[in-house]
Amino acid sequence: SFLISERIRMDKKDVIKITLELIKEKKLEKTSIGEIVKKLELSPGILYYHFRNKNEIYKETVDYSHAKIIENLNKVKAERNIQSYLHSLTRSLIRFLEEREEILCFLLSMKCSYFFDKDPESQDILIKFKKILMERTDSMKEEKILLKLSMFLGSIYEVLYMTKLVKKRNLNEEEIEEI
Amino acid sequence: SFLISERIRMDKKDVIKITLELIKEKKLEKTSIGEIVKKLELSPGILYYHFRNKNEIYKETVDYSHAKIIENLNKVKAERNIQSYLHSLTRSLIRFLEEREEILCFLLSMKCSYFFDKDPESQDILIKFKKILMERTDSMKEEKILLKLSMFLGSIYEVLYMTKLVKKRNLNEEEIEEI
DNA sequence: GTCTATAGAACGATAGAC
DNA sequence: GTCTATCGTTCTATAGAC
Repeated sequence: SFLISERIRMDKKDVIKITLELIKEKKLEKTSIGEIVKKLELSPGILYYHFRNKNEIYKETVDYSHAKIIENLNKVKAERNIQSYLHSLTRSLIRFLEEREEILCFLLSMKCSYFFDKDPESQDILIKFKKILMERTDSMKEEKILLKLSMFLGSIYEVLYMTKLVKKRNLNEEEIEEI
Repeated sequence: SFLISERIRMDKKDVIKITLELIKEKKLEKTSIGEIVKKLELSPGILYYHFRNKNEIYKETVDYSHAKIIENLNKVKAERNIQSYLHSLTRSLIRFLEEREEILCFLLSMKCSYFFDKDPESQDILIKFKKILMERTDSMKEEKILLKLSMFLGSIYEVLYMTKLVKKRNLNEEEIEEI
């Protein structure tokens, strides 16, 4: 009875973390409810008690990932010089995604599947990035900023995909400078 | 008997084209052998006579897509001025991917699934792009060029993803200029 | 709230007739 | 070379006991 009172209830965070791990190891198509509960040593039933369906698990995992990224970006000390502030933010984002490879893998996977029918308004972390920028530069049109940010994020994802996931190495300082 | 002699054999190209169409409409996870043969009005058996398995279908579709992109890029008239040549290549690539939305969708999907375990040497169209560039600029290190090309392609894919697939519109000339 | 058991569908792939 | 029929597996999701 002691052991039973030890585990109080299922934790949604555990499901999210296992989901991230699984997609890093096995890619999206091979990741299933069955795999998740096997790793968690839980029953399938309990998952459907806490989540409506598989998509809701992914949705919450996306939210978790974005929250973690934003959290990390907010740690970067704001600087007066907009150039060096952007520089710090970029380095921080890259290093974070390299360290949390499972988040990188997951977000890349999501982009190309479940997210094809996403709400155009909820442009994930782009919005937050924009906010940081808008407070400091009002010279550009909003559309233009979004375009530039898209390009910026796209190039970071692509470079990380190439180096971290394909070539399996981190970027060196020189390369970050280049970016 | 006339009708029978009409259809001589199954065409691999048809399979590839249907695969592209399906992934554009239904995203990757929902695309199956069953869906492909249903659309083609063929039997499942015949697919496995011409392809070893499902992955081989995807592989050949990737090759087809890359070939089409390269073919399109080769149409661009080479210019003396490297800047304006790159400009023309970029515009051509963007317009091509916008027009052949199914290729854009498919390549984005592939990137995040089957391609996680791809050969680092076969960096798809990056290689070809590099070749075009290398002939004209020998000032940069090869590594550096690849890094820049990654960023370049990544930003194009991301922008097209945002505008064409999420917002469902084409880029205007002003935006291409910006890129 | 968590379990076991299983329904019900879809999947990849194969065997064998023609 | 193409078909039909189907095997064996795996999947999402649910029902019902505790």
